[in-house]
This record gives sequence, C-alpha cells and structure tokens, in this order.
Amino acid sequence: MRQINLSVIMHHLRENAPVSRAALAEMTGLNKTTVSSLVHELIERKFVREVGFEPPGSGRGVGRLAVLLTLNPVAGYILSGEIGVDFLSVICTDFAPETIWRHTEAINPDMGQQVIFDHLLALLHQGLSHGCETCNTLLGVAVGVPGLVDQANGMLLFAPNLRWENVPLGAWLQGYFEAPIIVDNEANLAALGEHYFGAAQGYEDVLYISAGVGLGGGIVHGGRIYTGVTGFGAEFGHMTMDPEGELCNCGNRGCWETQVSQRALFRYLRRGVGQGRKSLLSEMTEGNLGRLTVPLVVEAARAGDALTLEALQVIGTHLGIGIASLVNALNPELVVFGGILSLAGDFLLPVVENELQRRGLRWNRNATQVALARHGFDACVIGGVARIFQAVLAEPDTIRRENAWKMVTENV
Amino acid sequence: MRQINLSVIMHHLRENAPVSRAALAEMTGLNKTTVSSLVHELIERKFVREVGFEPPGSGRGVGRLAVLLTLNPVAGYILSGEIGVDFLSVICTDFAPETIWRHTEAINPDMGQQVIFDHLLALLHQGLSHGCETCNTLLGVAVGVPGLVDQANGMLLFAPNLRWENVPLGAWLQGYFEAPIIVDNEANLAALGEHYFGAAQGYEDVLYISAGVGLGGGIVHGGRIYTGVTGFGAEFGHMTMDPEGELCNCGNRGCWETQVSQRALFRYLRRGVGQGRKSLLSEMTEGNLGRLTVPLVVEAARAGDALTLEALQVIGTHLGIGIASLVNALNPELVVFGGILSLAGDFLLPVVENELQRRGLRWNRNATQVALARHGFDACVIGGVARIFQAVLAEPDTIRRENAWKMVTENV
DNA sequence: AATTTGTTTGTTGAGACAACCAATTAATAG
DNA sequence: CTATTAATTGGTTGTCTCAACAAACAAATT
Repeated sequence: MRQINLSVIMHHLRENAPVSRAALAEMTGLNKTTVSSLVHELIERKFVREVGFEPPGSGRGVGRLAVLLTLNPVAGYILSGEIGVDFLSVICTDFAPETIWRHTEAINPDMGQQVIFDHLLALLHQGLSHGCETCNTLLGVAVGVPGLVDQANGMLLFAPNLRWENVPLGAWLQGYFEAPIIVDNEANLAALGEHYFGAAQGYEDVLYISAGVGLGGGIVHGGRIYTGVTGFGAEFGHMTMDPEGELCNCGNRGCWETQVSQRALFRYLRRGVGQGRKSLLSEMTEGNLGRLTVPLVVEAARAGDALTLEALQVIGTHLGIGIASLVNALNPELVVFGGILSLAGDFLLPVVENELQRRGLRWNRNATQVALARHGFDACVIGGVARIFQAVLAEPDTIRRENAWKMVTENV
Repeated sequence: MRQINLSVIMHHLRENAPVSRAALAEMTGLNKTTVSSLVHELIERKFVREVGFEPPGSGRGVGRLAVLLTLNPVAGYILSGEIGVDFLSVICTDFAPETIWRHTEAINPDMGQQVIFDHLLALLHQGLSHGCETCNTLLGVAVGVPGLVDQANGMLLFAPNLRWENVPLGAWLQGYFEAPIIVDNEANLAALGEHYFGAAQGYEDVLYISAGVGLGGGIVHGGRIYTGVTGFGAEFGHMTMDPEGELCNCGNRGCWETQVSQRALFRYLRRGVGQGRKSLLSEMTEGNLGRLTVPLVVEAARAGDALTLEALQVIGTHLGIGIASLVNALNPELVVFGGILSLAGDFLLPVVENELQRRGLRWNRNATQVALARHGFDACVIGGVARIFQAVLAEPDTIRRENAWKMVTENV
C-alpha cells in the first residue's frame, strides 16, 4: 500500500517536477498529510529533494509560498550498456537522468563471447567509477542485446547476429554488481526509452519499430514493456509478409525484415544499379556499392536521385503495410519508427502515412499517430536507463543504499 | 486494499473450489485470520457459501475437518446477449455459472435498428424473469456485437455487417437495467469466454481467432481483454496479408479475412466447381453451391472429397501463416481457433501446426500451443457471462444487491 | 482579513500475530 | 478391544502496528 503510494508520488514527481506537496495531493487524490509523510520518507531516502520556494507573485494568488520538490538527480546513478553486432556502448547517468559518462567501442563477433563480455565489464566498471563520484549509489545495471532474452533470469537465449546462444548474461553480471540487473532485448528497451524520454512521452500504448540491420520491435502497453509469455514478444521483423518472398536469416521466407531493413534497401539499390540504372550512389561510392551506408542513401535521396527515391518508396510502402496491419491488430496510440533507417524518415514516413490511410481501419488509424524516434544510436542504452528508472520508481523503498555498489574488482 | 483481497479470494475460490479457509490462506499468502474475515464478508454478501466438511480420511492426515467453501451459485444471475448478423441470442446464467435459460431468434439487418433492439430487450427481459426466480440479484448485462465498440460508454461505433454506425447501445440498455452494462466486440468476449470457461483455462496470454463470415480476433493478456487505446484492438482480420489480394469489405485488398473465412472457403469451392472440377459438394447441394454450409463442407471433407480437402489445405495454410506471424509478434501462450470454420478444425489445425513450425521462430512456436475453441455458437454469450463474472470477481464489494434488478417494464 | 501551504494530533480501518478453542487422527495404556 | 491422551490441523478471538485520513493549527503570503 505504502509502496504503491510512494511509487505514485515518484511518478507524479517525474512528470510534473518541480511541484509542491499540495499540488501532489491534488493530483494523486491522496490526503495532504499522507503526501507529506510519503514525501518525507522519499527525502530521507534521498530520492526527492526540496528546491526552494515557488516564486511569489507567479499568478497563483494569495497564500503561503509552496515548497517545490523534484527528484534528486544525485539519488544514485544508472549503468546501461548495449551489446551491438559490431559495437559496445555504455552510458552512466544520474537520476535526472543526465549522462555523466559514455563510451563506445568497436567489436566484432569473432572476438569471442568471453572477450566481448570482459570488454563490456571493463566499460561498465569505468562508468561505475564515474558514477559513484557524484551519485554514490548504483541503482541498477541494464544491458540490451540483439536477441531473445528470458527476462526472468537474464538469459540470452538466442542472438543470431552475434551467433550467441544460451548465454547467462544476467547471472554473470549479478556476480559483479550488487544492484538489480536487467537484461533485455535491444528493441524492447529502445521502446521503453522512447516512452520515458523520447517521442512517446505521454503515450501509454506504443509500438516501436526499429529498422536497421534487421527489423526489431517493442510494445509498450500501459507504460510497461509487453513481454509475451516467454518474454520474447514483439519480433515484428519475422512476421510473414510474403509467403514466397526472399529467404530470411531465420530460415523462413518473406519475413517483414526481408522487405524493410538496411539490407533490403541496399539490395534494392544494388539490383537497380546492377540492371544498368544510373544512380548518384555509384559515384558517391566510387562504383563500390559494397560501401553503401544509410547516410549516403539519405544524401542521394535529398539530391533527388531517382533510383534512391524509388527504393525508399518501395521500402516505405512495405513498412506502411506492416504498420497498418499492426495498427489494426493492436490499436496503439502511437507508432514510433526508429533504427538507422529512421534517418530516412523524411522520405519514408509520408509513404507510411499514405499506406496507413489506405489500409488502416478508419477508427484505428485515426486513433494512431506515427512519429520518428528521438533517440538514434543511443535508443537502446537510454531505454536501459529507462528500465532501471522504472524499476526504481516502482519500488523506491526496496533499494538498498548501503551496499548497492560493490564490485568484484578482481581480474577486470 | 480489502477490495483487492476480496477479489483475490474470489479468484482462488473460482479456480479451486471447493476449498477450505486454511487452504485459501496458504494459497494467497494472507494470514488465516484475514482470510476468515474476508470469507465472512463474502458469505454475508452471499457470494460464497459453506458446503459441508471435507470428507474425513481423505488422505489428509490428522486434524480438525475443514469447512469447504464454494462460490454461491445463487449469488445472482447474469444476462448475456449477442447481436449476430442474422440472429439474436440471449442466455441467463446463475453464478456457477450454469445456464438457467436461453433463447435464440432469427433476425435480419433489414428489420431496422429499433426493431432489433426491441427484440433483444424482450429476450433479455424474458431471461431476467427466469433469472430472478432463483437468483434474485442481477449481476450485470453483457451484449456482444460484430463490430467496433467504444468500451467506455458502450457505443457501437461501426458494425459493417449490420450496417450500423454510432449506436449508443450501452446508454440504451442502461435505461432499462439497474446493473452494470457491458457492450463489447463479439470476438473479444468470446476470447474471454474461452479463457474463463473454455479451452484457454489456465492460460493468461491467449490469442483467440474466430473465423466465420469474417475473421475476428481477441487478445487476452494477463487474464484481461486487451483493448487497444480506443478499445478497438485485435482486428486481426484486417491485417494485410497480400497487398494485391482480393478486395475486402473494409475497402482494402488482401486482408486476412479475404483468405480465411467462410466466404473465402466457399469462393474457393465455387471457383473449383466452376472450372469444371468434380466435387461431392455438387451432389450434396444438388448443384446449387449457393446452399453451401460449413457442416456440409466438413462432411465432404470427411468423405475424402479432393476439391474440399484442397480448399481446406489452402485456407489452413493462410490461417497458419497469419497465426505464425501473430505468434512471432505477440508470443502468446495459447492460440484458440474458433468460429464456424473451427468445425473443420480436424482438417485445418494440422496444416496450421505445420505452417507454424515452418514460420514461427523456434522459441515462440515452442512456447505456444494451438487449440480448438470449446464453445461454438455460444462463444460470445458465454464470453459475456465471463465478462460480467470478471467484473464481479474484481470488485465484489461494489455490487448493490438491493436495487440491482429494476427494469423499466413499460413498452417492452 | 483571506487564502494557501504544510504540520500536528487524534481517529479509523485493515492486516498480521499470538494465543486459544475445536475437531479430528494416531498412538498408547490398560 | 477400548479408553485415554498426544499430536495435528482448522478456525476464531483479542491485541498490535501501520497507513490513510480528518480537523485543527501555524506560517507565509496577497
């Protein structure tokens, strides 16, 4: 009961800070004495702090000045990392959350699991030392991975692009940090990140679609990540869109990600050029279309290159068809489009909107907006921060501040 | 708090009755005094009753005999109706819930909204008089419709097959019954019905797919109907499966329901016969394939008719592809297949399973079972009962027993 | 003086705990 | 074999704690 109300106060503080006790009481419907008591506890726990008085004469009329409250930025720090296919990324934020430190490092899957994990650990350790300087308490560690995760025990079940299988990441990390550990799918975290700190703020039912090397997805329902029964929901990329389509890495044919992904885009362009069509991209890559990158494609599109625009039109159409299907099936409030392909959002989104108008049921499509993700490369790590943030907001009374950060420093 | 615990007790009673107070305490983790107090209140409110002692010597060992508790069948009665495209159906059940009374009536949309509503009201009224004889208290009225419903106010937004739009069914019913009114989509209710009383008992994350005239769907997530943001989720039938496919009633092309529905099945068969292929169905319908019905098709399939088997194979493949996509996207525990087409389940399900094996991601498909719906024609009304049941279990202390049934009897 | 903020003080309600009574089975003594 | 007793489980009665709430009040402002 008290835990629930503490959490309610924290949530309202997050969304409305700075705000007074009286205002919190009104918002939450709780009695003001109750709010006072809860706030007192939160201040003691250092999650909340007073930040002076409401400036007098701010149009509020007569009465005693209100004491404004905010979440305490130095309540603790959060570590969030991502294991990408060819990079590691770690950020450390305070509770504001502002980034205190960040670092990215190139890897490749051939380095081997153990080496990559050690690198990740070293980065996290560096982030930790920066974090504890100002914030003292480690609130949690989140790690996003490009694969299926069994949330319950942080087991990475299957990451085809890393060629990893059944890696107990959660257990490994638990051995090094005396704080809650979250391991989750990269797109799921990114979805939550957009919900907390990005384009989806204020929306409780969000579909996130991340198109990059492949096509991943995340569902936020009621403000929480929707995990299917085995925690492996929202693999939109492997919905069959064309039963006789291109072969997919997963072994099936015509998966959505064979139509909408960086790979699909490049394939279309290469085929076009291969068939003798002219394109700015040939010059931009000096004839080596193996060097294609999404930014290059966007540049070509802006320059009006016909083949590129056509490719984006085709990809956008497929993206739109899939989104319309999902909108009909799930009736979300907002669809957020992210991933590296979202750099081409200016060209893709109008096509998507058009397709959604054509194929979405009237009521569903009218209730749904489509937006570009705010966080690009950082989407996942920011989502990890959001995930820890969420865990702390949900049960602020269970954080053990004393021994919250205690790292086994041997052999790191 | 108390409300929550009352609800917890009710749920455990539903799932484990008959059961003793001590066992409830153990299951819920509540203190046994608390359980006693809660049970006492529930007995006073007539939702629960004692049903004698646990038979001695039932392998339980020593100790005082336990008093067994169950939900009280005559706690009240539930009215549930369905407005179909060509029928009305109403049942009245007690709180067991056992059917006390039921009736079905043919209609057709041309009769007009007001006439159909009056017929529905008359049926509900008949059910009510049967219900109050034994059970006294009306616990709620549920009505399922083949269309989009805004749950909040029971507004039927759009029912293409009835050609109704913006009908305030909830408000109308509220004027006649002094009890909670639920108006919801037919497939959503059916999904909940399978969860409470059918093939999906014990599964908390269920996809329900109903193939009949069209293809509808329902999602049960965490034991509750998943409504999208506007309460219009799970319109699986209008996911685009083939961008250039057949024209659908909704105006788009290649919707799933153009591939998997009674209409799609009959179309395939008629085309086959039209192309000169032999089929038992020609004889069975005496050459008039306009008379096709699903039972006839099933009969032909059982007799080994090649065209029929081929048709079911094709439909089953499309069904399987769609289910695989949904399984990948939503990772449910169970997929339940219902609707009139489920009569052909023996022929369709193996094909579906096969397609699921091919197209489902390994982890998802392994976590997901596919089952036939238990309730056929009654799925929706039973779901309506479940919906009311759920509402009562959720807040047993808010039911006003005194004036719960008070019907405006004028002009009915 | 009126108004708004926030605290102090006391009340209410709900669940937890301990002790107790009740009803049964199992063991044991005669 | 029977009567008695111990052990065990079911359920209730009082007491305690804790959280939310209400009313009164103090402080700071217009």
